[in-house]
Amino acid sequence: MTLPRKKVAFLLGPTASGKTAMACALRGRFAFEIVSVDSALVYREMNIGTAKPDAATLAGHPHRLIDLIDPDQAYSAADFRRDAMAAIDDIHAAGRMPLLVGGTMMYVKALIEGLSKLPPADPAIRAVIGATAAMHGWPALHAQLAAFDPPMATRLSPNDSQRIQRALEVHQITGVAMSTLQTRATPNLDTEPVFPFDTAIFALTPSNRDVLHMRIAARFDAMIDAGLVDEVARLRTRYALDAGMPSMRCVGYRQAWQYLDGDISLDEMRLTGVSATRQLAKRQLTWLRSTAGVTTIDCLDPAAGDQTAHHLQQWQKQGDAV
RNA sequence: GGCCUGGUAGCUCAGUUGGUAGAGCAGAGGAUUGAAAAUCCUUGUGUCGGUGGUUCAAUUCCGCCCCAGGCCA
Repeated sequence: MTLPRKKVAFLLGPTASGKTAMACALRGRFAFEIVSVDSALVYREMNIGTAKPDAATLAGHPHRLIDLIDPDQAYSAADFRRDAMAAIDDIHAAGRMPLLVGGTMMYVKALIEGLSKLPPADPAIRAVIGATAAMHGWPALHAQLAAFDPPMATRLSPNDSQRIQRALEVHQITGVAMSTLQTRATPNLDTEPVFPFDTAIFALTPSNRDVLHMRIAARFDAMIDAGLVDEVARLRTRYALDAGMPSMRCVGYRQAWQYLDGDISLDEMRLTGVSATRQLAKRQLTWLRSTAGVTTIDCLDPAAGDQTAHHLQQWQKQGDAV
């Protein structure tokens, strides 16, 4: 008989669903330590547009994996998996339970299911591929990819710049087709499972999408009032940023950048910013819908917090009984 | 009151030398392996302002009416 596995809880949801507030509230009833699962909160000095919890909240409810890098740097799903595993071990060692809170579903997937053994990104190689694409277009590179990795080329649209670039990059570094390297790190029963924890996943989803949309619009306006544009302007003077960097492609930052460049008006910035946030929420909901073993909670229900707490209690008892 | 310009998809508009129409944005659905708040794929029937006329056929041409904006009185 094996020992009961250690527990890890997830609180996931689309942007503006109230994840942070609920996570902090749950800490009043459980010995949780919060680990952020958010690809935008890792950036230092990007606070307004990312809806980062304010200093007072963070002081009372410390979040791990926030403020890790400067906006001119990049983070990845693999980085997240490494850091999250370390954080989880650390929290368990201290006798507490990790609560992973966020909306970056790919990070969740990478953490739970693992990643294939692939080389990390190489900025120099990406720059060359990008330059070639600028000259000949992505379909030409897609055709190139088809020559040595037909399965991957079949899966990818000729316009899927990001994945074509990645597949070419992996091939250049390893000399092997990405599709053959891409056997996901499935658990091997003889060795360590990919994610060896007893997990509970809660999804905060809205029963009414229109309400979430209104909330998103209101929050974006509040961000503008709070000085989103100034925040981006400040970042531009402090770091050597360009519009292609992951940090500046974040929702809100991309639009503020265009506004500062004079490409769009303040009104257009508002419209496109709200729309981009909605689309983000939509993609997050799609992920959640297709993820197995998720307990769904209506984030618009005033009793959502109590429901989640109840579920968590049941889940904790289950483990103690084993 | 007269003249001019418009009235076409939720929004901004294109178009049909007469054969009942299409882009962008918005919306919806779906992919998703080191940039994922990213990247990409699929998805458009709308009394073509109303009404009469010409015509085999009108959203398209003509008359009248309504609405919006502009100019002249």
